[in-house]
Order: sequence, then structure tokens, then C-alpha cells
Amino acid sequence: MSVKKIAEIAGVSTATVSRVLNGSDKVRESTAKRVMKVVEEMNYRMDHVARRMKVKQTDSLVVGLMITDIDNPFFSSVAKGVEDVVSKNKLVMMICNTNENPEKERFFLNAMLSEKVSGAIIVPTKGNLDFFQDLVEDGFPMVMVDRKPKNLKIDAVSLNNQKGSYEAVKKLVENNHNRIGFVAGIKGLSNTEERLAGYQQALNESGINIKDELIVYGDYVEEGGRKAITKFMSLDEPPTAIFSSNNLMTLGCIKEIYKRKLSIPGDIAIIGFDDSTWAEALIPPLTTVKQPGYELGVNAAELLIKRLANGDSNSIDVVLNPELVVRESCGTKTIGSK
Amino acid sequence: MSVKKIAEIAGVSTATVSRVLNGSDKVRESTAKRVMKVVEEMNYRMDHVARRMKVKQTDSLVVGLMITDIDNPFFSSVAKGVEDVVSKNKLVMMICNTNENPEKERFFLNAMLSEKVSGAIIVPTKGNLDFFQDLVEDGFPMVMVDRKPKNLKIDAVSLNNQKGSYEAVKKLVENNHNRIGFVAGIKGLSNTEERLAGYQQALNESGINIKDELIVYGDYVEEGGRKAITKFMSLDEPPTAIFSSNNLMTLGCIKEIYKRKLSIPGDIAIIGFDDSTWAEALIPPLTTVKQPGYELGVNAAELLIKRLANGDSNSIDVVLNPELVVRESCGTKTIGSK
DNA sequence: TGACTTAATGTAATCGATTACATTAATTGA
DNA sequence: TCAATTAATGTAATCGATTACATTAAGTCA
Repeated sequence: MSVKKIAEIAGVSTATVSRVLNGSDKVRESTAKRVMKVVEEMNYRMDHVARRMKVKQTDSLVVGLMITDIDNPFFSSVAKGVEDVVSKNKLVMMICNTNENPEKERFFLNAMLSEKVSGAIIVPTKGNLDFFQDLVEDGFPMVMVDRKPKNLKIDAVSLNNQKGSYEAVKKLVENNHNRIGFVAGIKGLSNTEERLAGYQQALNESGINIKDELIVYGDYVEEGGRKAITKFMSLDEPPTAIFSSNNLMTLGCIKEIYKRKLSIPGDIAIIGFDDSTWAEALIPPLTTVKQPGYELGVNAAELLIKRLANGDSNSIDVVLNPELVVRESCGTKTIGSK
Repeated sequence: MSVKKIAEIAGVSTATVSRVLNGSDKVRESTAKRVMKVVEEMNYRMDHVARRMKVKQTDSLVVGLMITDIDNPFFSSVAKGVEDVVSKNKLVMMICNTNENPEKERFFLNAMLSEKVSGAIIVPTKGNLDFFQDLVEDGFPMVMVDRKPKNLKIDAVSLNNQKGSYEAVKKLVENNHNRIGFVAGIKGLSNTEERLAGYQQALNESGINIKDELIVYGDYVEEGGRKAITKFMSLDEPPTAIFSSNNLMTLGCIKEIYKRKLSIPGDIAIIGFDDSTWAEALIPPLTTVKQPGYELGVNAAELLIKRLANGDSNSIDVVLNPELVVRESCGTKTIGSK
């Protein structure tokens, strides 16, 4: 079914059918009715692909979302935030999952471009700065979320990672810990650096020396958490508290701690990054730095939609604040908690 | 940058450029080189949208995935399975999230059609049977996953829900429970019915009467789990064990149980549906019916891709088996476990 | 009614790529 | 060298929709 066929059947020209379909120009009531009747009867569905070829200002219905790990609940909630806004605007979302692989990222970006998505929300890997630079210059609407490539004039929505990290570590220090292990993420990513900076800031302020042996990179995966604990426990003087900078690594830490028959927070206190729906079902309930993943997604999507509407404005940085959700896993060492 | 411009610059016709780009027809080596040089220099990227308009047999790069709750880890792992297969085939995935809302589902299906996705993998809500029927007749390639609308000749990948449910309840019976509460999902969905059937089968076989008061519908959300426990605990004779038929409801149950200062499995034993990465970090570790979400996704995607390749073959049903992962939350009532 | 204005509809070019068919260039063989 | 082949390239129609411009129909007013 094409406009042409509809036109034939209704006995009008394609132009008239198009006008009826788009409701813009003046068409006589009776003609419009006749055309619509044929449209309904023939079950005609417009070919947006063809339409888009002609009507450049009409963007595609599709907005791209590129995340690095679809299996991580944090990104799921970002996706949900994006989805809610996007579908409220009668658009749909095309999710791609890079698995932190820059090559996949490039492939997907190209796919999005050639599929003519109207814009994209991206959790960038650390590999494609040049590519992003090109796209920005080409005027492709993008919003970075969670991480922000340095030196790129582009909309971004991120968390005040340093602050979140700082407050968590400060809490552990308040609870009388001074050997605090830090499980970092992926070296080189902005959020990893910021979380590390918060850790260092808190220790510095508290007059605690920063020891390299207490900082381990866990690459934001569960296995990384396990390995970090293993490494910490092999030290002559293991840490008495752990701050783990994302949810999967935290889970790895907890499992490894229990595997070693150690107790939380008695033997080792722990605070995680990313609050999860299961964090409070753990025993003891897990203290976490709560990232508003959903809100990150919502803000990113709103920013993108704004940019789609008026392409040229200056780039905007949105920084959301984390919240320390204190539960029991960070319990104190000497001063009576419990 | 269009084929036309490239052609001008390279001093050849558009046909030649197209031939070079598609590598199919014979073009003199030297011409091809010259064209490619211009293509590279001009940073030309093909407009797949335009291409697809002409080349019908070339499907879009995009495969649709429609899920009902992107925030549920089970669906995340399905999505991950789909993604892995899809991207191995150099395709990309467009995810839409229906939130169990048939209206959204219809909207998204239309969007997918007008965006000309090559096919779709769908977790159907219970509202659009007629629509699906139409699409099947139109020959739109679809694979249903997790749930299967009755009376629809269509590829489907699902779990042997009844078996999973049966084994879980059987286990509870073995552990000497005979008042077992069942937290069901959304009434009317195939998987809900099947899980209920498994529960009933296990009780029947064990000669235990099925009591309506022990069956509560929780709509597959956390709040539903909380409410179910509240309801059960208000009974004159509350159940001594709970079988909860998805992960979110299970979480709700656990939180509500702890809120009431009851112990697991001492006061109340529990088995959940859907294994999660956090299930073994709980204390006590949670016994679950493990759904191979990832494999469901992989199978669905492979089925779809097969169907894209040869459109006409008969419809296929793939049924995967669940696995009961016994941990400690289902502990026995009298016979010595531990 | 006839000249003029305005409303409704039609014609044909266009978007960017592909491709059947036409044409030109190169190669082969006697 | 020239006709016959074959290889390389070009021309123009096409996909499905939109829209500037052209044309026809319908009002309006003196």
C-alpha cells in the first residue's frame, strides 16, 4: 500500500492523499473523508523511511541509547529513565550495548548514523574521542551520560562522583576505620578518576596516609570485586573497611568475604556505590552511595530532546548529587554501633 | 555527501560509484581506487535509509526487542542474550519497554513497522492478540519469548514453567511443609498459569489440599510480594513456606518478612523464581528456580535470524528447562538440615 | 453575468541510492 | 587491421513520500 495506490483508489492525486495524511494544507472536507476511508480500509501504514528521505526536518522516530553493560542494574535504571521520557515524547529508543568495547561502540555509532536516528544518549567507552569530536562537528545531537570525555563541548549528565565517594569514605573514617581499601573501576574513565579523588580527599582531610596497596582496580565487574578482596586479604595488614565503587564489584566483594567466613561489618565493614533494590534485603543491609540512575536517564533524555528542538545552543553540564544511604554494613569498629 | 557528489568529484557516474560501494559488479581496478579515495577523503557514509528504499530484499540493520520491564534483571539478561547474537550478526537492537501496557505495545509495534525493522522479538502483554494475528498474516517476522499467546502460529521461546514450579514446591513438600503460600504473577499470562499449574500439580501429587487463601496474585512487582506476605500473615494459620514466582516479588516478600522480624527459613521458608546474581549473597542464600534468561534471549534471536533468512518455514517452539538451585532459604521444618 | 479572488486539486521534480538497459571502450582473433 | 566479443561505464527509471508551482473549480461582487 502506497500513497500512489491510495490515490488511485480514491480517485485523487498523490498530493491530495499526502495532504490529507499530514493534515496541514487545505483539502475539502468531503475529499478528506473519502481518502481517509480508503486509508482505513486498505490498512495503510505510512512508510516513515521514505518520508524521512524527503522531509529532512522531520527527524526519525528513533533515539539511540548506548550503554556499556545492559546487565548492570544501574544502566537498566538509566535506560528506564530515558525510555520514560522518550516514549512520553512519542519516540522510541534503540539500545546498543558496547560491553566497554570501543570497536563495538564505533560500529553502533555508524549504525545509528546510517539508520538516521535523530540523536543519541551515550555512556562513552574510553576509546573513541576523535570519533565523538567529528560527530559533534557534524552537528549530530548527542548527550553523554555517567561519564564525560574531557575537552569535548557536548551536553553531559553526570553524577558528582567525587562527593559521593568522599562522603562514603568520610563515614568509614568516622566509624574509626583508617585502613580503608578502595575498589576502583576502569582506569581512565572520568567517573573512576572522580571516585578515586573523593577517596583521596576524604583520607587527606582526615590525616590518613594514602597507600597504593589499598587501591585495586576492579573494572566494574563482579570478578573484579572478588579479586580485590583476595588481594586485600593477602596483605600483611588487611583493611578493616572496604569502599567499592560500583554495585557488581560490591557483590563480588561480599561473596568473597562470606566465602572466607568473615563477618560484615565485624571483621570488615563495607560501603558500595550504586544503591540496588536488593541492598536492603542483605544481612546486614548494605550501606551505599545511591546514584540516581533513573534521574540521570531522565535528565539526559530531556536534554537530548531539547537539543533536537533547537540545535545550536551552548552545551550544558548537568551534575546530579548522590546520596549516602546509611544502613548497617558500615558499622563502627570500636564505638558501639549494633 | 551523496553518491552523486562523489560521482562528480571522481569524474564518474553514480552507477559506477554505487558499484564500487557494493563491490558486486565489475569495475576497473583503477576506477575503483579513484572512487574509494574520494569516498575516504570526503568521509562519505552511506544513507542506509535511502538504500533500503530501493533494495527491498536488504533488510534494515535493526531488530526490535519488546520487553515488559527493563528494570527487571530477568529481562535485562534476556536482552543481553539477544544483543550478543544480534551484534554477532552485525545488526543492532532497538529495545522498547511496554511496562505491561498493551497500548504502548501497539504504539511500539507500529513504530517498528514504520521504521522498517527487519523483525522483532517480543515479550507480549496480554492485550494485542488481534494485532499479532494481523502481523503474522502480513508475514512480519516475530519471535515470542517468555510468554506465548495461545492459538498463534508463531515462533516462541519459553521456559518449562510448570516444571520449574513443580520442582520448587516439591522441594518444599519434601522439607515437610504442607501450608505453602504461592505468590502468582499477572493473571491471564501463559507463564503465570503454567507456574500455578506446577504448584497445583506438586500439591496434588503430595495429597495436599489446594487452598485459595494460599494463592495471591502479586503482578510481578516488588510491592506485590510485600502485600502477599501481609495477606498471608493475617491468616489464622499462616503458611510455613512461600513460593514466589518472580524475582521482584521475592524481594518484596523477603523485605516484608524481615520487617516483621521473622527468620528465614526458621519461621518461614522461601523459594523464589528467577535466580539473580545477588541471590547467593543473601543470608541465608536464596533457593531459586533458575531461569536461563540469557539463553532465552540467545535462542529467540537465533530463531529470528533464521526466520529472516528463510521466511516461510513452519513455526517453532523452543522450550528451555529451568533448574532448581537449592541454597538455604528453603531449609526443612523438622528433619535436620544444616 | 463576467472579471477577479480564493480555494482545491493536480503535475512533476525531488530526496539518495540501485540497476536494467544502452552505450562506449578495450580486447581478441583471423 | 577490422569485425566480433567482452568489459567498463553511463543514462535514466525507480522506490514512497512531499511540495513548489501550475492549473482548475468555486466563490464574490459590481
